[in-house]
Amino acid sequence: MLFEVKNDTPGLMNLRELSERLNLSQTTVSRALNGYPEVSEQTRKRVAAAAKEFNYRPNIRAQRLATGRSMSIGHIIPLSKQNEMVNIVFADFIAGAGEVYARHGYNMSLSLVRDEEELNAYRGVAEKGAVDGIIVHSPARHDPRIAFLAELDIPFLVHGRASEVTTPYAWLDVNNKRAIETGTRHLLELGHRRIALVNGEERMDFAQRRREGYLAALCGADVPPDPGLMRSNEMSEPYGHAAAHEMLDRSAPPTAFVASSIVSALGIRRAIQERGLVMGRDISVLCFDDEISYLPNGQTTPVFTAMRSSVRAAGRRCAELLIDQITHPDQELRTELWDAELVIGPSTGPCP
Amino acid sequence: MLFEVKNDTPGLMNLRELSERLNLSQTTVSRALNGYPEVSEQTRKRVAAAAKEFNYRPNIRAQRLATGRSMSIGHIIPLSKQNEMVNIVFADFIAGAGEVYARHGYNMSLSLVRDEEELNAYRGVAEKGAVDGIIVHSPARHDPRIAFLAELDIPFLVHGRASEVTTPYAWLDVNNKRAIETGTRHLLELGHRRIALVNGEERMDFAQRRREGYLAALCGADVPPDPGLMRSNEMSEPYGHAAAHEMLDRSAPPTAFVASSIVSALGIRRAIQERGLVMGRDISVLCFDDEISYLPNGQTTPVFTAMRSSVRAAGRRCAELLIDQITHPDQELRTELWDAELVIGPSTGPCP
DNA sequence: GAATCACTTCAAAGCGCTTTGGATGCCGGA
DNA sequence: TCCGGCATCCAAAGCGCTTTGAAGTGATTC
Repeated sequence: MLFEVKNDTPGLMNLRELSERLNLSQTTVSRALNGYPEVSEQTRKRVAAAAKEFNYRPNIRAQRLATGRSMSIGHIIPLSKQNEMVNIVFADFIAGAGEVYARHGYNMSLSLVRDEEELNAYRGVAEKGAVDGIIVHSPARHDPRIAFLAELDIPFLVHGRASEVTTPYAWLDVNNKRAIETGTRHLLELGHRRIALVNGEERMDFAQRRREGYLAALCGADVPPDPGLMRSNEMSEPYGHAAAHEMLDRSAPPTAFVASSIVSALGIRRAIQERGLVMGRDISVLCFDDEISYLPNGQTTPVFTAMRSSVRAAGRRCAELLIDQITHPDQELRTELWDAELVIGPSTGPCP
Repeated sequence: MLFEVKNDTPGLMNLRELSERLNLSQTTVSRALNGYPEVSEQTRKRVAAAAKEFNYRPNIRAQRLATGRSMSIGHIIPLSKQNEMVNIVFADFIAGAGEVYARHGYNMSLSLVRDEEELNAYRGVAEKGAVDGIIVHSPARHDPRIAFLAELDIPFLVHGRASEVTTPYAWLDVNNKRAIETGTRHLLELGHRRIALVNGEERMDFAQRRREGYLAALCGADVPPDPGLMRSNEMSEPYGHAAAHEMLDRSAPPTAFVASSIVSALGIRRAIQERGLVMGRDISVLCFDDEISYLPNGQTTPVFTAMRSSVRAAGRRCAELLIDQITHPDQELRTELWDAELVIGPSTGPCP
C-alpha cells in the first residue's frame, strides 16, 4: 500500500475547525448536531446555522471508527459461472432492501466474489466491522455460510431457508412447498395428469421445497410422478425453451407445465408457440411469479396463471428484520414464512 | 445517535495487542503485514505467523480513517416509480463492475434514493469520503449530476453520456446512434419502409441517440419518418406488447420493429404471435441486445436480429477506468466509445 | 579508528470523530 | 449562608490504524 494520505476533502471544514469558529468545544458541537439533550436550544441553533453556512459534514470514516458502527449492510454475492447475481430476481430484492436501508440511514455494500472465496469474503467483511449485518442470498439445502456467520457472531438474516442446517438463524422465506403444491393441484383439478416440473437448481433449498410441493400434489391425486417430466436447472429463458421442447417431443408429452420462474415460463411459451400450439388451450403453463418489475405478469390481468409473491416486498421486509436485529441485539431470532397467492390467467385451461 | 460504543469484535486482537505479543512496535507489524520493504524477511514471517495464529485482522474502519481512503465505489440509484434500479440491464452492469472491484480490493456501495434526494445523496456520499469514486448510471441528456460531481471534486465515471453537459467528464458509452442506424439500415435493405421504433424514454441520452440513428437511416434511404411509428417509454415487456398492438392496428401498420431492448422485443413478439403472425416472415423485429445473462438472445444462434454489446463487459471496463482514475488522479479524463455488433437471427426477413 | 551506509526498528503524532467524567455557573430550598 | 440540583459546557481520552522522522545496529570504507 503505497498511497499518500491525501488531504481529505480539502475545502471542507472538520469538527475542530467548526468548533473553533464557534468558540465552542468539539463535544458541544458534536452533541448539538447529533441531537443530544445537554445543549441549550440557542447553542443548538447557532451550531446548526454555522454548520450550514460552512457546509460542514462529518467525516463518515471518522464517525464509523468512533462509533464502532459502519451503518452498512453487506450482501455477498457468489459469482459463479451461472451467475447468481445477475438473477433478475435479485435486482428486485435489492431494490426493496435498498429502500428500507435508505430510510434508516444504512447503505448497502455489495461484494461479488468467486465461489471458492465466498466464506473468506464473509469473514473479511464481517470480522472487523466493514458492515453491521449481512443478508444471505439463495441458501442451498446444506449451506455452510449459516454456521459460519453464526460463529462470527454478526447479525445476519437469510432470505430463504437451509433445511439441513441445524444452527438457529433468522430467516424470511416464501412457503415454496405449499405454493407449488397449490399450483399443481390447480392443474390437477383442471384434469391434467401429465404435468411437467421445470424447476430451479435443486441444490437450492427453494427448488427442493418446490419439488416436494409438486410431488405432494401429485401424490394427493394418486398420479405417479414421472421422472421424465421433471427438470432442474438455472432458471433462464433458453432453459425453459429447451426443456419444453424436449418434453413435448416425448411419446407421452405433458399437457401442463409448472415453471419455477416467470423467466423459464417465457421460454416454455416460446417453445409452445413454435410448435403451433396455443398456450392455455393445448398446453397449460403455471409459474412462480416473483413480481419482477421489468417482467410483470401482465398489467391489470395476469398473463400466466401463477403463484405470486413479491420478491421486492421480501427485500423490504428482510431489511427491516435485519436492522431490527442490529439495533436490538438481544432479541430472539425471528423468522417469517410468507404464503404465495394463486392468480388465474389465460395460460391454463382444462386438459384437452 | 444514542448508541453505546460496543466492544467491537471482542474476541479479536488489535494491532497493539499483536505487536505487544511479538515484542515489536505497531509500526513494524503494520509494515510487515502491508508488504513494505523496510522489514526483514525474518520478522515478516514471524509477524505473519502470529497474525495467523491469533487470527488477527485489521479493523477496516480504522484503516479507512487512517488512510483517508474508503476502498469502495458508490453507485447511486434513483428510486423512481418506474424503477431504474430494477432495470435488469443494471444488474448485469453491476455484476461486471463487481468482478473488477473484487479483484482490486474495492467493494461496491449501493444507495437507492428517491429522485428528489438524488443530488443530496451524491453529496452525502462523496463529500466526506464514504466512497473513493462514483459511477453515474443512466445519464439524461441534460444531467445535473455531472456538473455537481465535478464540483465535488471526486472521481467519477459516467456509463453513457449526457449530450447537453459541457463540463468535461469521463465516460464509457456504446455508439448508440451508429448501432441503431446500422440496424435500421439493415431493415431498409431488406425492403422494409414502414419501420417502427420502440424506444426507451427519450429524456435518457441513449434513447435520443438511438432515435437519431433511426432517423438518419430513414433519411439516408429517403423514407420520411412517420411520428405514428415512434414510441418512447420505459423498456418493459408490456410496453413493447402494447406498442406493437397499437401500431399494428393502424391502417398502415409497420412491417418491421426496431426495439431499444430485448425486453420490449419480447413484448413485441408476444403481440405478433397473438395476432397469428409469424415473426421474421410477416413482421421483422430487430432489437438492441445488452447480452443480459438471464435473457440471452438465443444460445448459439441468436433468436432476434440484434445490435449487440455486452453491458456486463461495459461494467467491467467502467470499473477499471474509474479505479485507474482514483489511483492516478492527475491523468486526463478518459472516454471510450464502443461499437455494437450486428448479429442476424430469424426475427428479420425481407419485407413481405 | 572514524565516517559512511544500508538495513531494521521504533516512539509518537496524526486521521476526525464520539464519549467520559468532570467543571462551571446559577438557582431555590433548608 | 450553604448546599444540592440543574442546565450547559469543556478537556481529554479514546477508536485502531498508518505514517513521519529519528534512532539503533552492524558492516563497510577510507
